[in-house]
Amino acid sequence: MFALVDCDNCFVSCERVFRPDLEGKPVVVLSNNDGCVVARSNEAKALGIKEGTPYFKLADEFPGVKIEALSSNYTLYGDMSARVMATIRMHAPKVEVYSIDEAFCDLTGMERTTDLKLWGEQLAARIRQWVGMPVSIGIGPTRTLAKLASRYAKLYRGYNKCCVIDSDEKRRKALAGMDAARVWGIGARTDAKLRYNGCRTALDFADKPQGWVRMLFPLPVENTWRELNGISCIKTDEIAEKKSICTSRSFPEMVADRETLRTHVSNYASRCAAKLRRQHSVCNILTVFITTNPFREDLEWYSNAINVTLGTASASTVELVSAAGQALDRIFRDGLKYKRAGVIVSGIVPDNAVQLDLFGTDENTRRRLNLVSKAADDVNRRWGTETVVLAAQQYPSDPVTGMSPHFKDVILHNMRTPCYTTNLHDIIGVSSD
DNA sequence: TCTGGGGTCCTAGGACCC
DNA sequence: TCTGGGGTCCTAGGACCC
Repeated sequence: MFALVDCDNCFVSCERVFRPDLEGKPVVVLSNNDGCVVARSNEAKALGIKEGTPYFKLADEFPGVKIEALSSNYTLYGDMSARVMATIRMHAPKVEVYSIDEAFCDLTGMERTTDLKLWGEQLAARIRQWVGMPVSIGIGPTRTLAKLASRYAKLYRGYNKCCVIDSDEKRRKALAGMDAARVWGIGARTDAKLRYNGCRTALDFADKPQGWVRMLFPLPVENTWRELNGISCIKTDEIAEKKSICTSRSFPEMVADRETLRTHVSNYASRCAAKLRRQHSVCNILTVFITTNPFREDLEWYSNAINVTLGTASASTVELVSAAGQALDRIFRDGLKYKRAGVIVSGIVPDNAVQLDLFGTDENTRRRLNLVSKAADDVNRRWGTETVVLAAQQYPSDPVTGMSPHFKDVILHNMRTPCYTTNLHDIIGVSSD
């Protein structure tokens, strides 16, 4: 048996722990630059606010409705997530963190000795009490069925935060009451094809013969079919090293100037290098992409990307920033207004298995570059991210303040709450009056 | 005016080999 | 007139997830 522990409206719930005044109100959390709705409270969902709605459209679509909007605070969400996961680990033998707000538990062997329904209810209550996070738990013989069960736990209070599918009768009942589109692994395309073939509910799909599924759909869909029929075959790998790493941003204002764009791209490359080092990896390939605003039909649209192959695999900030700058020059076009840029690193291998190149960076230089990266990582760990950066990452100084802003300062987040749990200056004050 | 960011896996088709 | 048979590797794009 597997359990899925899923935080309820995760980002909104994180905020509400420190802002109890937001309980019972429609609350949304926005993406970077306060662009789109990425999380909604139940009240916001009930109003009909869709995920992905541009924030600026909310006022038009819901005139006169008071909607609490917050900028995203990923430092807070990451820390709250870590607390939830730590609590789960204390109560389950094998935990696979699947995303910032979900974890699977492999309960193999527990079903004989434990009342799983009670176990789930107690775990949910404990996470709520210790962390303040409401969670819903689904339990079933496959991960897909556990996920489906967690939806029922969210949907109906009667389950007391935990729904268990542990018999064929319960399985069929759960599948019959769920649209196929809601099933993990069934997206819009597959759902359209299923409907065309007469399958509306998850049960319609699960009851089709396996040969039919195999003939019409790719392998992942067939695996989902197996899982719905109680045959576990989808794994989630925990703590696997990433095979590609991307850092990208949209800009609050469009960027026409090559040097500003270069500074942005330098920062993204630097972030990718730091992420690589954190997982003890190096990359062979670096990709830079830039795009203009796809929503502006009055302006010329341009989007391009280019790969650079590194002579020797690297996670050096100096080397990656340099490669990114050269790549940018090959795709940059003058006279356009850019809206978004990013850096992707791939061809990732462990940093202790680097294939050297006869004509690449020599051993001595590599050693020195690694020392520079390590020194910067040490300083930044102690004094805060990006305390030390390359000159290429600095934006021109502000003529009034003389300050040189970098990376973290160029994204809009006008409604951001404090970092209550990770910054001593932001710690919450309590008055005894 | 204003529209996010980060991943994975599979598959078909091209280019190449004998 | 008539155009084989069997492989591998790589990549772009699709589909999906959060």
